[in-house]
Amino acid sequence: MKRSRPLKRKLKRSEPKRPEPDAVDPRSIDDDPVVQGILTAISQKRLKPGAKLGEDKLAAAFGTTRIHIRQALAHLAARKVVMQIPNRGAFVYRPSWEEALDIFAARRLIETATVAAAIDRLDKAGRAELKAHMELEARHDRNDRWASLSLTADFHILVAKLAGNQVLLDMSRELMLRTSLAIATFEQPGEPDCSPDAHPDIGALILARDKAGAVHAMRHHIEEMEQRIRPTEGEDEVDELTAIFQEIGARARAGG
Amino acid sequence: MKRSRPLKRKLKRSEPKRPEPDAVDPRSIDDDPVVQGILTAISQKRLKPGAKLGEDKLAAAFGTTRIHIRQALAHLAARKVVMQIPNRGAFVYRPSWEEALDIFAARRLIETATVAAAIDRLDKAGRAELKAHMELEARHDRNDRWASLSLTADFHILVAKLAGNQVLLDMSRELMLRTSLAIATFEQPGEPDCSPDAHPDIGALILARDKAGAVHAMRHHIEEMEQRIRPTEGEDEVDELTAIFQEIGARARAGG
DNA sequence: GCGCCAAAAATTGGCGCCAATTTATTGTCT
DNA sequence: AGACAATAAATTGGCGCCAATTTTTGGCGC
Repeated sequence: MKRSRPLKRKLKRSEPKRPEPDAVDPRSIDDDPVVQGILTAISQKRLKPGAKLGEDKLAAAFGTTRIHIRQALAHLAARKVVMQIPNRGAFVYRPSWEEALDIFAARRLIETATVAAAIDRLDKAGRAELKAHMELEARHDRNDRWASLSLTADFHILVAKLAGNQVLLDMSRELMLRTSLAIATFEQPGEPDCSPDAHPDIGALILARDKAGAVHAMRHHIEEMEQRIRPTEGEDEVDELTAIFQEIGARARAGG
Repeated sequence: MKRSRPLKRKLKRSEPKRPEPDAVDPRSIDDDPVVQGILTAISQKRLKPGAKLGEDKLAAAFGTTRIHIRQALAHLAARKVVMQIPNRGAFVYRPSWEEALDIFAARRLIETATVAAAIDRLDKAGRAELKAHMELEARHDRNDRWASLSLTADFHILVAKLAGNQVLLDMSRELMLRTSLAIATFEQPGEPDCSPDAHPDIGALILARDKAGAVHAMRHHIEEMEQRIRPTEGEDEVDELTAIFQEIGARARAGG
């Protein structure tokens, strides 16, 4: 095909063979309005696990086309936020009970280590940011459920940010989202997401550089969250029955 | 067709309003041949960071259509394995230097905690699995570079599996893939991926239930890997050329 | 009335085509 | 000769259409 020019020093005109992906347009599909919309709707619990995400509906709702929606859904399916079933469509992901437990266990493992790392590298700017958030959380409007949810998630995000690791931060974001799916799936109705003073306590311990204390408080906080979910007791008999029957029906129809 | 049993409980006929996504076809796009193919090609370092992934080429290579490829690429882009740039196409993800460091730091943090958890819940079956893998690794063919790569990755995967947390396991898989991208991007040529006896050492410490020792060995092992990369000093020319040739090779292999 | 079978409506899956943009090649000027 | 500019080729992006499957609706027999 082409020539492989002996290298002189610089790369001349026949060089643009390599596209240099780093150097350009870092814009990804992450900030797609559809993806962001579904994500915030889920984290605000306005979309419940198992909810159908029809392509036409979404296209109409976001004022875009079906192709765009499908890309967004594929993206979200890769992040385990939605579940795609062939010929059935996309649904808000509903973790199994075991998966929910695993999510909490993973958070326990990761966030305890994260908070320790955050204390290690805590600097003036981090202190200020943490204080600012704690103050914000202290006097937020507890009646605004959606704002509350955002704030409580933001605290954990902030701790992950203080650890100074973008990869870890992204993983924590992911886990937080899946946590909210787990809670939405298995929570007892009517309880708040977090005990009100857990975050101030942890924040104070971080500011005091009390590593052992902060780690312990974080673990306790996550365990407390975990205590709030139950494996669909009581009324899920019906739920399980419907699932079983529907599965039998689907199998019979499909397998013939 | 054999039909379903008579169900007497609830569930009248106008009830199936809710589709129950849990109960059906857990088959996801994860085991799509295109996704798996690109993934293994990357983990075997046959696809190098920055390589162009043209839709037509891939469609021809996998014997499928462009639409299918686009879904697979969207999936991989969400997992940060490929990078999609509008109107330019998809490329094998090339982490920045900072991101590479973050990946190693995240692995240090997560895998040390993982190995501790693995020791805590180590049982007979886990022991056997670990021993089997160590034996396999002990007498593998070191000339088969691809098999070697698979084996070394499998050790870390196995440790994550022993921890008994599917979510953590998936995250570790993800991190391992991104590690191989980081190494492929910034490695010095000609060095092996792992020091040969790191894995046996760690395995022995796990079997001995020496938690502190295993954690330390794991941290050291990851730090050793991290030491092997350098921030593209000076030899950009060479790097560019290799990239060019690799891309030409990939093109030849894919399109013919 | 209840549950099963058949037809209809709605939804997803997939392909081809064409426009928009980028990339490679060629020509021209300094 | 080297660099810039215009043209040509290749690639991605997007829309419409139609087939395949599923979900709903209606009808029949017990």
